[in-house]
Amino acid sequence: MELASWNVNSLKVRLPQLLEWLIVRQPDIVCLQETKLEDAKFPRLEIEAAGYSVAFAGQKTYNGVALLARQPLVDIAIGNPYFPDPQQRLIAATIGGIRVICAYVPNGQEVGSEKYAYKLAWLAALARWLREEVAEYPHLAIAGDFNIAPDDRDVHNPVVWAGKILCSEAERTAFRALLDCGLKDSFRLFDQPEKSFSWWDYRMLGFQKNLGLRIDHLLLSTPLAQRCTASLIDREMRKHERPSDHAPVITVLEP
DNA sequence: ATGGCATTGTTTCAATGA
Repeated sequence: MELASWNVNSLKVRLPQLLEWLIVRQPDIVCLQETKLEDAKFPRLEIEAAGYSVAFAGQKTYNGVALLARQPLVDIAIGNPYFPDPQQRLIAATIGGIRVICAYVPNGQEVGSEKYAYKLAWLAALARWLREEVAEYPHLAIAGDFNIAPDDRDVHNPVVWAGKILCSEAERTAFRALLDCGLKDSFRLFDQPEKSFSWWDYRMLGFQKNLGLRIDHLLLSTPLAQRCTASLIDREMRKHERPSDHAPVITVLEP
């Protein structure tokens, strides 16, 4: 079974691509970020018609997360109890015995900025909550746009990006703190091609030149990591007309 | 140091993203 995560950068714009991808790829569980839609405008019927149950938490213009699954979604929870936040960045549900959390981590804008402080506080609260969730749900996955490149090999030009937003030491430490809750980065369970990225800047022919970062991740609890047989990035989606700047990331779990 | 590109809405430019 396949678990996928994709920052769509506007579900309104990307809906036709999403529906085509659901039909072709048939992922079992999908985490979406940056839907940028109020709940009243969420395209529930179109996605249900493609064979998926949905849960979503959105807002106008920014942020917004959603969960799609072939099986029913139960015990849906929005947000982090330790970090009340008007920005819709977290939604969780239990799907076929797996607790799935969909996350859109703040961008942070610039190291040292107010938004950077918000990002680090948000991540600290996430770790606090995640530690409890992993204890409560041994079969847990958290997937989404983490807005952190965990390692220099996740950066096309580590020298240029050194210390910059998405790559700073405090952000990487915060990412390791998430792993320390008992999670594995599913992508690194396997040998992977060099220069594997999940996001490329729209500008300067970023994708064509593979000037990217790996900032979208699927983290698995130990029992799920043991079931994981593959992990990949679906670069084809970034080649579409009017693509999202992010490609979907996918992990495969044996039943 | 800035813009480069895409998306949104209090739109015809500013804010935000990464």
